[in-house]
Amino acid sequence: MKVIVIDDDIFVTMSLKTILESDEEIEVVATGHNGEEAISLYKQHHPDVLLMDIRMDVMNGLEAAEQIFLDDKEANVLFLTTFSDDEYIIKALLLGARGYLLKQDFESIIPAIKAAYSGQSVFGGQVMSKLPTLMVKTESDEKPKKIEDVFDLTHKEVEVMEQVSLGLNNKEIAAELFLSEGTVRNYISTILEKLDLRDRTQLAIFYLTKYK
Amino acid sequence: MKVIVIDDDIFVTMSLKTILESDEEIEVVATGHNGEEAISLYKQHHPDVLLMDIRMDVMNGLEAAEQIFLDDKEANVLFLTTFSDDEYIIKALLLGARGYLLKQDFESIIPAIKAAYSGQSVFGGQVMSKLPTLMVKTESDEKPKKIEDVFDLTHKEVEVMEQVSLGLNNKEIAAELFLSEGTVRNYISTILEKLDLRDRTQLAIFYLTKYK
DNA sequence: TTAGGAAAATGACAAATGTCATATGAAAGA
DNA sequence: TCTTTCATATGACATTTGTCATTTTCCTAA
Repeated sequence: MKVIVIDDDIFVTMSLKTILESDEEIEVVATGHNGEEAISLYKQHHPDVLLMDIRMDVMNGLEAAEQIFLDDKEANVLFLTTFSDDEYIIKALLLGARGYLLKQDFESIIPAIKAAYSGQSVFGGQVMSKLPTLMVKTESDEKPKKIEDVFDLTHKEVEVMEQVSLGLNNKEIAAELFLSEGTVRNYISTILEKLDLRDRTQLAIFYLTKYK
Repeated sequence: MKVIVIDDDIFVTMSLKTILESDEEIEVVATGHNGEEAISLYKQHHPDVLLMDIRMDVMNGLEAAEQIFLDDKEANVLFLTTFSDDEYIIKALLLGARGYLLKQDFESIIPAIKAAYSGQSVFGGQVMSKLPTLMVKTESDEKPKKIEDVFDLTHKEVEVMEQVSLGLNNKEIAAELFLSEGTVRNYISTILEKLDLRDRTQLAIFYLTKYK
């Protein structure tokens, strides 16, 4: 089984190489220290498994993986990270990574690599248990586009709309944004016209379902 | 490493036992054929890994796992299934399963078990790549509880609330549900009181964010 | 059989909402 | 410089909304 190891820290790559080669089935055919090296080494060796850090200078692991997947859809990429950086987990998954391992778990790296080699996906420690919550968060953070760009709303209009979508009435919004109640009404009136809606309830529904 | 294997089909448990024990580190301490056996065998042996089918008579794998996790939070439960039944994947994950393997991948079961034993989570074949879409789907149609049960709303009240959350005004709701406008108002009035909200906009927001 | 709880309705009223015309000052563009 | 747009504001107005008291009709469980 041919493996390539990529990590910023030369000490890490060295240690990993030693550990991995203590297993007779594994051969570390190359090591590298940034994303660009990862890409060229991958093309050169086409290893069975690519073990790669996420945070690196020059080019980070995620970008490198993206390139590599363009070249080889079936690549077995395992990410190796110090902490379970929440933001990266989802991205790694979506890219099609075979795994997301924690550097702490030294002994578990070999079984993980073997599982990945046999086509399984592997996730270290607590990573998996975080997934449900993470999924929800990132999915919902992804607004298709900024509403103000799509419908050409001014900054203030957007602010007012957000307050409406929190369930405030005009008086409360006025207090919240330091405006007169009449002004708030006017804003809402123009927002409704721009979005082709009838009343604040429709506005709140629209905003919540399309832009939240 | 002590392993217990649970599967409806005696042929499967036998084959697995043979395959697994070809690896010198693994010892199959027991086999069982339904969820209830799984629970009692687990309590008896406290194995390092429990390999279990999902679909079984008497008690299915998910229910059994739930019980087992109550007893031992750290249990390494690997599900074994014929097809990657979408509905089960999420449930298995939420329960805290260590893995979700496909029976087809015979050779990959051993590395998977070893990875699970070392604390990793393992997912067979295409299971992982399905996850992002599955998450979105199930998260969104999993209402925590029926709102009418939580807040003691009548059937009609629920209907009215749904119409409000679609953005209809009272006249439209009345037409839609064959009621008089006044009746609709009354309904809304009582709904608001029951849910401790002030107006229809808050009602729509509440319904959309908590029950949709 | 009777009491009680939906479901449905009406009328009256106050408050909130949305529209419109109009106005001013500031900033940005032509 | 002139014009437009934005942010802000007011007053008047019609409409919608929410509340309350009260009534009728069914249906069901005691």
